[in-house]
Parts: sequence; C-alpha cells; structure tokens
Amino acid sequence: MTNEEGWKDVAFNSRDPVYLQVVRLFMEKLVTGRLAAGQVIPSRRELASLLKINPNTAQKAYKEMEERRLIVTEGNAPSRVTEDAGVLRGIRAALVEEAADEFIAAVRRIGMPADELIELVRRKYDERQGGGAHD
Amino acid sequence: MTNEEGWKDVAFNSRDPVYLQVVRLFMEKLVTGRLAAGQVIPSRRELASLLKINPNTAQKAYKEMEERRLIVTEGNAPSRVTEDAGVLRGIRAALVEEAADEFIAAVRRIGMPADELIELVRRKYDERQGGGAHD
DNA sequence: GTGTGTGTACTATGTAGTTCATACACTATA
DNA sequence: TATAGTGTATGAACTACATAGTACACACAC
Repeated sequence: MTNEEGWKDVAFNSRDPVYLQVVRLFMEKLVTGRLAAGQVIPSRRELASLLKINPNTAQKAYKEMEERRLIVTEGNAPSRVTEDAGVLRGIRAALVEEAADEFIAAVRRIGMPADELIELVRRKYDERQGGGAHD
Repeated sequence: MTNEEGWKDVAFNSRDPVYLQVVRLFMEKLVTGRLAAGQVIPSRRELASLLKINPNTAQKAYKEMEERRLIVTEGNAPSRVTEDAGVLRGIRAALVEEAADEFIAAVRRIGMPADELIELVRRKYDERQGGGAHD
C-alpha cells in the first residue's frame, strides 16, 4: 500500500481516452511536486480501485508511461517514478507545449490579433476557478 | 453549384469526429469573413465531394449546424448562412472561449505563473506557422 | 412527363478504440 | 504448501464513428 492522497475525486472527461488522462494526471503530479523522483506509485490494481477504473486501463496507462520513461518497473516490484532528471524536466515543457500549440493554432485560424489575445489570457487567468467542468 | 474556393486541401485529424471538424471549419470561415451572412453554401452532396467525405457525414454536419442556428434550410432550397447577427457575433466568442478555457485550465493544473504564461503565448504567436500538424 | 438536383431518412457494415473479464507467471510471506 | 500480492497477456464485449447503399418527397428546367 502506498500513499492514497490526491487520487480521489479525479474526474475524467468522456472525450479523451481514460488511460491518456491518467498519464496526464501523473505528469501534472510530477510537475507540481506531488510526486517525487524515485517515489513508489500505487500498483495497477490499487490505482484502479482508487480512480474507479478497470485494472487494465491502469495497466495501459502505466505501460504508456514506461514507454515515455516516466516510470520504471523492475521485475514484479512496485513501479517507481524515474530518477532521470532530464525526463522529469521535459515533462513540464511537454505539457506546456501541447496546450499552447493547440491554443495558438486555434486562435490563429480565427485571425485573432496578438494584443486582444494577451488581454484575454490575462483576464481568463485571473478569473475565479471555473470552466474546468467537462463531462 | 456554389463557389468552390477554400474547400480544397482541408485536412482532418483522426482525433475528433469529422462532422464536428466540418462544423468548426464553417465557424472559422464565418468568423474570418470567408463566408457571409445569407450566403448559399454547397449542397450536402457537393460538399462531400469537395471535402472527400461521405454525404452522410456532410449531412450530419449540416444538421448539427442547423441545430446551432448557424445555417437555415427552407424546403428543399439550398441551405444558407443565417442572417441572425446575434448568432454570428456569438460564434467568434464561442470559438475563443472554448480554446481559451481549455488552455487556461491546462496551465493552471501545472501551476504556471501568469507572467511566464503571457510571455509564452506572445512568443508562440510570433513564431512561424507550425505545430499545426496533428494526426 | 422526364432529368436532375435539392434536403431528408433509414438500415447495414466495417473499423478503431476503450474497457472488461479472465488467466498466467513470478515473488514474498505465513 | 498455500495465500496474497506483484506485473503481464489475451480475447471478448461494447461503443462511436464513418461509410455505403438505398429510398422518398419536392422543385425546377427541358
């Protein structure tokens, strides 16, 4: 049994594959320090229980994370977060890039001028938390 | 037959349903003035031919747009862009809102500070067109 | 009337992706 | 040995989507 903090009340949307949302969840935890290098993570079955998903979905997420070098698994010992500093540093950049590229591409297609864009982002950012509720 | 400009070389990603991408394509054309209020749009069959999609997919997209009041169809006359100024004005806002909310929510989860965020957006915006390749 | 072109509706099929259920191999421990 | 915990692998069920094919009602031009 590992620590069980922060795994409850996780909401998944029905638009993206659950296993990819799980991967992103781990990446966000890593970036924000709620998950440290070398730290042991829950087993597939335990995570599935915590997140109320199927163990196979958890397995698929872990396998994806292994391929991305985010976690390591030796034999049948519990998986752990990688110690590779380079990988860990890259996660933040990857998340930011992905979000920003999508956003920029969208507003470009609309032909939104830069200044209006900046103002919008600033205003939205300062707004009260919200708009995150999806499906 | 209507004008055939701007319907070629449209690339669809495999992540989102094609019919919704068609809807977004129309919204972007409306916002950027490449499609005017009241203008006649291609028939279902013609659009399907132009975009190289199935006529049923085109039909589904048009039906979706009818429900959103983006286009109108009277009898069996060719469909036209709505004249409703309020609806047309709302499209731009809707596209912007959607893109921005997603983006802001993402960077919030990462805990990215506002100033760094602004700088990133400005830099990305000025960059040469790119990063749009999905699939 | 006969074409042809509208919009619309329906069923069926194929495919891809996600999730589920189950089983297996291995290790540690009582 | 038996039990329970790991990670892993495979096949089935289910869903959403795109596509194909067909059909119908209507309007306009010839």
